[in-house]
Amino acid sequence: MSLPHAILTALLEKPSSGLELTRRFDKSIGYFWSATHQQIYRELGKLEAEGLIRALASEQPARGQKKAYEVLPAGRDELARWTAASQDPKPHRDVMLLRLRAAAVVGTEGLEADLRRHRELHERQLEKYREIERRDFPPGKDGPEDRLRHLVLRAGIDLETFWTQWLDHALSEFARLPDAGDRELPDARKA
Amino acid sequence: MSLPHAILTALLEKPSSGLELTRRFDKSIGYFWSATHQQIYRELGKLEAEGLIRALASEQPARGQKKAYEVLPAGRDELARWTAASQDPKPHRDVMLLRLRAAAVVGTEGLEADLRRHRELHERQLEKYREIERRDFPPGKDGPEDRLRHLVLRAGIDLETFWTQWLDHALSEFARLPDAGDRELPDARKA
DNA sequence: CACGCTTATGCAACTAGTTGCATAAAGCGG
DNA sequence: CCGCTTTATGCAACTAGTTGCATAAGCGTG
Repeated sequence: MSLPHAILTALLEKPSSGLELTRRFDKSIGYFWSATHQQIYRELGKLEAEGLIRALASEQPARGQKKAYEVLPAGRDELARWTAASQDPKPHRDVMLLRLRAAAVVGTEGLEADLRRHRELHERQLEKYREIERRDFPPGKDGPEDRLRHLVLRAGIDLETFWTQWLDHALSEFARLPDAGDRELPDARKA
Repeated sequence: MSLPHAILTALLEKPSSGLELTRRFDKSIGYFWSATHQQIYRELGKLEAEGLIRALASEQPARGQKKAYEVLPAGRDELARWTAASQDPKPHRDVMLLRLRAAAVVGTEGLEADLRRHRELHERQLEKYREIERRDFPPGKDGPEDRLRHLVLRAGIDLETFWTQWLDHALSEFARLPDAGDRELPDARKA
């Protein structure tokens, strides 16, 4: 039950239409929560029906017309309640780690190239986050809200740094495996 | 489409029944993939119907009776194909980061205690992984398969270390916020 | 002014994961 | 040998997220 709260947070930071929210989820919000435009429109409808947000009167609600939303007091209360409530961390799932574990049984063929590709993707993401950091948190911008938002961005930056380094480590291990790239491991049956 | 491949990998490492698989997912497999027993039984049924695994003949298939499965050659081929195929990294979602971002708008009340609790949970998980490392990868156990599995475990260990440290950092930032714990931020409306 | 492109909203169907509960056999204690 | 707990398998219903496509307005251009 986190998407509605992600949307409430985004709308409190700045009232927006569905498409604007989608773009913000693709950019800065994306480093801790992702959502497609379908999810967002559906959830906006629910939140409006529950009386937590409302469409800004200024724009008429016709198809192809922007419809911006703002958060109502009930929405702010709900967000505060949710933020304060204790929650257990969700177990994470990582496909690449799963593939490496599988490779220990069925062989590493084809994996190294994708490790390299992922390393580049993480590095590119890291550069994007650093750009956001330069733009949004210049020295001196350190009020309480800035500190909290910066903390969250730092998590994104540090995580991308982590994965970049871990993938470097993984690739160096690959280099040390017996003729890596086109072999199978001892227990792999030949076709 | 990763759960079936997680199960194939686990069954190749050791043929197991549904409940045994569930326990293995709760323990060591859990650091890169999690699943409930419902998911596992459902998926075992599908994999058997597709001819990728089969029930070991030794045990009769009655309710309350163990039913162990082994991977068929077609299952191994499918796993090798999947492992080698390029896949994009999935955007991650982190509820705690979302709550921190929300706290920048609605106030930090109640959050610090949960940050502390999460820190302890991550530290406990870290100790479990270190225990697995001591048990499963003693010095000298470093064949190609061991190296790959160890690499994956290291990712689990390093990630828990990362979060423990990040939460320490977050808590130290909290300590520096103006009378943290029961205040609201400037733009929060009072009820 | 008809055509194609972009912006913007949305429905429907699907896949994946979660929650709650049911069923049944085996082991054990009195 | 009766009831209790543990082990083991499974169904049904639900929530969350994804994919594919439809609709319609605005805008530019030949």
